[in-house]
Amino acid sequence: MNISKMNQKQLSGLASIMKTIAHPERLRILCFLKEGRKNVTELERLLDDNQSFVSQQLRLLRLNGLVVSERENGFVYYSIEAGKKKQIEKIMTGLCDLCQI
Amino acid sequence: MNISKMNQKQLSGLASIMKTIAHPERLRILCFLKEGRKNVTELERLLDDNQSFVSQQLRLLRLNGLVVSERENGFVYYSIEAGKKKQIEKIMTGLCDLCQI
DNA sequence: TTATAATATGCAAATGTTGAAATGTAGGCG
DNA sequence: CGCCTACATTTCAACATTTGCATATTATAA
Repeated sequence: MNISKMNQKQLSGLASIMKTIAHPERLRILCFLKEGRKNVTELERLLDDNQSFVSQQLRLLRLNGLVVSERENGFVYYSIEAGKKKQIEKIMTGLCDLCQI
Repeated sequence: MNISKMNQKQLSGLASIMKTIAHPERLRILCFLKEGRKNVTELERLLDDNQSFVSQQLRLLRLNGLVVSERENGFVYYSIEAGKKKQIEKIMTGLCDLCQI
């Protein structure tokens, strides 16, 4: 699919996904989730952010279809949506490459 | 460079670049510029947006270091910043891949 | 049932983004 | 110089995002 052939709605969808990724803490979250699933408490510790904040960012990531969650013995584990892992990693490494210039 | 090792400032920089890309019309502009440099009037026509609007978006892209401009016989031509072309294309194709799921 | 740990949500103030309209500027030409 | 074309900037009101704090929910255990 070529961006120049997309309609307004498709473009907005793309931009919306991109916006979701374009946030310092959400970038970090995705980066940690790349390594494997994590529950909220683990992320809270890894990121050194408060619980509510982490939960809210996870919610946005989930609403935009970037991550999924599953409950398991008391914890809710988040992971990058399986079918989107490669693409998200591609975007993130592209982004990193952009930076070290 | 790994995102999880970045400091706050570097992360904000990354997010800022990303946010600049995360906009429907700016995505389209980048998409057209991928094919080669274009002047404002050409973009105005390609995008079917008004001059002021196109100029504003180009300004943001320029301020964030994604494109450069050069004046040539009356026109100002914009192109994707040479050293960042590959990375930006990588991000954009990653984004496109994400979409058609 | 109550208590507790883990997670989610509602709210609100601060801050940022968007885009249209008006206006400003820069350079070429006569 | 004045005029024109091409482009840039400012302004501002509507709208969206951000994030802390308080509170709610959801299991599970005692």
